[in-house]
Amino acid sequence: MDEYKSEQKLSAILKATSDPTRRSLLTTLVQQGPSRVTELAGHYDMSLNSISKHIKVLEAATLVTRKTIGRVHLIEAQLEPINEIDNWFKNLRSIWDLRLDDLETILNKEFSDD
Amino acid sequence: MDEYKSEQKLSAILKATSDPTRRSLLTTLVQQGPSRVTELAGHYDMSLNSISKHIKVLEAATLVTRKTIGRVHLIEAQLEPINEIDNWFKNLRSIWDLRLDDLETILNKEFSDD
DNA sequence: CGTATATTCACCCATATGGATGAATATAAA
DNA sequence: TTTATATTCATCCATATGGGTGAATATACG
Repeated sequence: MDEYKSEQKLSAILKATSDPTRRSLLTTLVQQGPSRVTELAGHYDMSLNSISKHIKVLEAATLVTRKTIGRVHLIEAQLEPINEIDNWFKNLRSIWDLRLDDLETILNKEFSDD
Repeated sequence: MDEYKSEQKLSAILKATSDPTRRSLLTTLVQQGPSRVTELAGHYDMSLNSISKHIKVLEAATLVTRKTIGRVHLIEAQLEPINEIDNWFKNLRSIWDLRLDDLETILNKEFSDD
């Protein structure tokens, strides 16, 4: 996947998970396993349609998949994409550590006796 | 911190990092260390004001702090809050593993010989 | 003091977002 | 075939968001 697409995907994942209702949906799905849209909506004081939209956002971010069996849509959580967040963070931290190492090197040179 | 506040903070962190410009700002700050607003804005084809606003979003999410020295504002990255994302994900994964364990237990009982 | 610099504040604008409702579609069931 | 159920589609609405511009504020400098 090219850099731009990958950045876009990360944005989608982060944005999708930034909504409390959607995080809650993911948790419920992980707890219960694949669930129907109506069943999921039952947990919330919110219209079925709104939940349906939230599910579509999660789906667009590849955080859930859908298996349609007749008129029932089974929604299933996918955790792998969240690793992309993890990778981004790990990268950020490694850059951080790198800079601190550089600073240390500089300080050591500055104050060394040779 | 109570559960509701903590949820809100996580939402803020995820939303703040969901924007590519803000992720880029964080990366730059981690690479360069504390930087001035104008200096940061110089990296982007975007008005100083817009960058200033992005910084305020990061600040509200506690992802950067600000040290004002005279008319200069030094912005510094803070990586610790990102751990909250990590914790959320770890929790989600543990719930996932728990369910799979339960499933396995059920299957073992179902097909055991006793 | 007057001027230049660094940054935010106050608006404006177009678009996105999260919610709602009612209609449409597709499938199951009687 | 008629009816009920599961879900999405099409709209609508209020608010948030990301961008811009010009004015205001605060500080540094000549």
